[in-house]
Amino acid sequence: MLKFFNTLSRQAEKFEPIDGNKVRMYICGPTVWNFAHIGNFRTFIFGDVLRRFLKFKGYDLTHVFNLTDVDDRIISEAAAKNISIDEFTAPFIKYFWEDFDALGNERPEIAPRATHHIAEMTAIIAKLLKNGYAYESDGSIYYRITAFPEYGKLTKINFSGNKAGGSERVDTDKYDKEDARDFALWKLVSDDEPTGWDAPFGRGRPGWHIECSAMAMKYLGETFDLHAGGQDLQFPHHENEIAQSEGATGKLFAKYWIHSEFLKIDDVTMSKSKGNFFTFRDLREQGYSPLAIRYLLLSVPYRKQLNFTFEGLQGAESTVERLRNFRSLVRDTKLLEVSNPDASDSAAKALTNFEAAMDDDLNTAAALAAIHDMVREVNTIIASDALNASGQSAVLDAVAKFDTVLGIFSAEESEILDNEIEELIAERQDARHNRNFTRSDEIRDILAVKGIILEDTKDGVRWKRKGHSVNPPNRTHT
RNA sequence: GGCGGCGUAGCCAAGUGGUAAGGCAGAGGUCUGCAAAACCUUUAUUCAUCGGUUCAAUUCCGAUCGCCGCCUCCA
Repeated sequence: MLKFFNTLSRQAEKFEPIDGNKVRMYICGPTVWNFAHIGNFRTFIFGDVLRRFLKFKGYDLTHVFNLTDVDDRIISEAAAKNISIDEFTAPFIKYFWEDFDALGNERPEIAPRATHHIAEMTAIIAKLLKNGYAYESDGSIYYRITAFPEYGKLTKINFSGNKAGGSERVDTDKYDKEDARDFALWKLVSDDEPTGWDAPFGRGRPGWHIECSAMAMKYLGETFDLHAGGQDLQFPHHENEIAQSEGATGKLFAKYWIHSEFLKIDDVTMSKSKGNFFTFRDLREQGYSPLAIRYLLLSVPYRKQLNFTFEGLQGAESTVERLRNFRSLVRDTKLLEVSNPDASDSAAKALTNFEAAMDDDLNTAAALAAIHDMVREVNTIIASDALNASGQSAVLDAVAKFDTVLGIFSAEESEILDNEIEELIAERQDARHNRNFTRSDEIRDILAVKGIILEDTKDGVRWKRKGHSVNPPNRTHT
């Protein structure tokens, strides 16, 4: 039975989709103006594991993942370069999907862009103006928080008494708002400014929050099952999405809210000023593999802050390599008729424990432990030379199932070697038979340079392609 | 200042009112021409500190210390 910790109720709840087997899910994606840092990617990897597990459980999933392209920085930089927003963001969107794919994420069904949904946003704003949830001030449109008594229900922020936030930091003179907490739905833009959209209530551009309300409801309906995102978006973004959407429709917006925590880097906050700000590309340049990064980021359950260290990342490299070796060992090992103990039992137990762990609010740490238990048990069986055919297929099947959810075993390797390499391997075997170990070691070195690692086993020689990070990583952090 | 979260071995960490999962690193051993891979053994009398409740607490309560996030613009 799948349970999630629902931010709305602050407790673990049984997951029951609104409409039978259909699950409609919205996840807030990146702002496409720069490279996302690994803290963001933790959220996206978590979202990917969430979507894959829902599919694993047999749900029919529709997953919307937005790319935010309405942003002051994007608008001003595009204007400065005298190009359109689409032209400015195109390379960043391309880079983002490259990184997203490289980290082993499945693309969501729908990845809408804010700037392509202005009409949907203005329609909601018009509704809110009509029913009293919004007002105009100095040409801009603001949300009237006092009209929505449930405001704060997601974050449980109590706005009574003291002003929100550090009261001295709220500059009430800056905007002509009825209440300091009211937020912009539509910002007036003067005619001489380059970027603006025409709307019934004047030329302007949307506030931040309205895009997610508009796109979520367009693609998923006025009420949908699951809304996820990073903890940093919980307030004010998600709180405001609820206010806008439920103010406009009078209906529940999302049934379950799930928030993932960010990273700490060596126990401190990641920031450029501390010099510990990492993008995925930074880590790639230092020689770390996408698979290890993915493993590390999902090895700690999403609701817990993960302490990112390079020692941990190096450990993830080793772990991922062990998993990779395991699968090829299971595949290549000689089979016997009888196996005792039976690897099928290990596989079955691991599948049960894996699913139970994931059902329990996506406890990926416990799910990985279930996999590692199986790996160790089956390795032991193989070491005693007793894997049978049914055990082999049960284990390989279990590995495939785990990986439909987690994506931590590497992609299948090409089984094809070119002739030159085949000949070198054959020559080395001859040399070894003749006890010409100088030559055999020389050939092993030659192949290593070509990225082929040889392992001599009692059943003959095995080869594999070099792991992704055999180059010693350059540890120059902080 | 307000609200929320966290503090478990060298590192990353799971977990529970009944006596500490898993991974990495380390040590010893097996196997191997040497490697590699793999296996076996081993590494927390203890879960930040101090009190309290309890037959029993790492797990509940309180206090203290430390760390992180949000509470302002932008998204």
